[in-house]
This record gives sequence, structure tokens and C-alpha cells, in this order.
Amino acid sequence: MAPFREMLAQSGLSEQKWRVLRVLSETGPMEQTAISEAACLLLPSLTRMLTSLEKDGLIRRSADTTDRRKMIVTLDDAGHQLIAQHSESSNRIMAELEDTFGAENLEQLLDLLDALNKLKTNEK
Amino acid sequence: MAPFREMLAQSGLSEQKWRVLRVLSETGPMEQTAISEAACLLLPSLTRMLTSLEKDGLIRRSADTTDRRKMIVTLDDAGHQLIAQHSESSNRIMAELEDTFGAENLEQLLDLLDALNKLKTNEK
DNA sequence: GCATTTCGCTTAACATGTCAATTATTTTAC
DNA sequence: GTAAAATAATTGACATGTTAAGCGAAATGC
Repeated sequence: MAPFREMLAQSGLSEQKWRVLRVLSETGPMEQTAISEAACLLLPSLTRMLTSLEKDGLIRRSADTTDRRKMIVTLDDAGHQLIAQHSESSNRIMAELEDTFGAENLEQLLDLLDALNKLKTNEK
Repeated sequence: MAPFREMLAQSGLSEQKWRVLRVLSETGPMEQTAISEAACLLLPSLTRMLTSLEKDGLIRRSADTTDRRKMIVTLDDAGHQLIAQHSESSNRIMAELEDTFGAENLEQLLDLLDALNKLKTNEK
């Protein structure tokens, strides 16, 4: 995924932080456990990234009103801008990957990984 | 790969160190660059692990006689023992995975990952 | 109601991932 | 031959992965 990292390096973003912002952009405000599942991150890593992203003004954290254990994370304006700013080249990179690797191969790979992942989370 | 980590935790080994030892066991003494490729590790990570593995007496490092830049890594007796000690349950875990995930799926997944990896290393 | 358990998140400690810079050695070019 | 480029490994700095422990809040059992 080198092309992605190059693209993101310009904004000082890691792949992981990028995933967090994208999840928030697609789903809207979420609690942290949900983010960690959607972005394939463990909670301790996510906590650190959110602290950093919050300091950079890309997201906001606020306590849930009905369950005060939960923290609701919201994409801030600067975060929306970042997503918009990179979406074009992101799509282009994806299209290139589909082109060189093959759309079928890519789909098959994602399906297999998904199936394997479901196995692992169900076992035990 | 939780079952693997459980197995290895008894010996205080991480998955990565286990991969390093297995590569050495299968191929024999190697220089570090070759190990890093075979075990999918970057050199800085490998350097640290080898320092740790050497301290535990599982491997040895010696300078190559013809090219003194190279360090030849050799599996030590204790390393061979560790490999032997875990090979049985390792095979069992693999067999279980093939069983629950499907041998065809597993093979397909590995092929796809291999193909993707070759793309990435060739590009530029 | 209250103790116990569970849940959501954080913190701490350490291993590993990652990039950049450095050192020592070897190759290459001239 | 010698300077410049390339190579093998190390080091440093920082982000992330991973496990275990801890904290406050909510749910559960009695």
C-alpha cells in the first residue's frame, strides 16, 4: 500500500488514522468500540490516535448522555476537509490496484480475508 | 492466529521470532537481509529480535569471511530444540485451520497474497 | 437496595513497525 | 588506484501492536 502512504504522508497521516477518519466519514459519529472494530484497531491504539487527532482538530470527543462510559467521536470540519481532499487520489489509487491486480482477484482476496476473520472472532 | 500465540507464549516467543527461527531451521545459516525477506520483517526489527534471540542462546551471529559487511545467522542448539518442541502442535493447529477454513480457501488465500506481494515488490 | 459482574475506555509497559540517518565495507566508474 | 556509489547492518526516534491492569459507570443477581 505504498502509494497510499505516499499520498497520506503529505498530510502527516498514517494509514491507520486515515482509516479512522474514513470510518467516521462514512458512518457518522460513533463510539470508540465501534470504530475499533470497523477500522481493525485495538482500543489502546485507537485511544492514542484519537488523542492525537483531537489535538490536530480533526475529530471531537464528547461523552454519551445516556451512558456516561461511552465517548462519542465526531469528525470535525478539518477532518471532513482532509477526507474530501484525498478522496480523488484515493479512488485513483484503488482503480490502479484493481487494474494491475485484477478486480476479480481483489474481490476474492477481500472475501477470503473476511471469511477468515469471521472464523477467528467466532472461535471460543 | 491466536492458537499459535498461545502455543508460543509458553516459550516466551512472539510470532515474529518464531518465524525467524523457522526460516533458519528450514534454510540453514543465512545473512540477515535474506532472513528479513523470508520472514517478512524489516531489517531494524530483525536486528532487535536477533539481539534478543542471541541473548537467549537460540541463535548465533558471526561475520561472513568473504564480505565483512554481512552477518551470518545460525540456529543454535537451543533453537533447534525449540523448533522440535513446537513442531507437533504447530502442525496440529495448521491442520485444524485447514479443516475449519477449508484447504482450498487457504491455498487460494495464500496464492492471492503472494501475487499481491509480487506486484508490490516489482512496482518501481 | 446492594454486592457482583460486566462494559467502555484509559493507562502502563514492552515488542514491533517504520522511516531517516549513520557506519563500515564493498563495487563501480573513471 | 582512487573517488563516488552501492550494499549490509545498526541506531535513533517515534507510531503502532499487544497484553495486562485499572477506573468509573452500568447492568445483573440476589
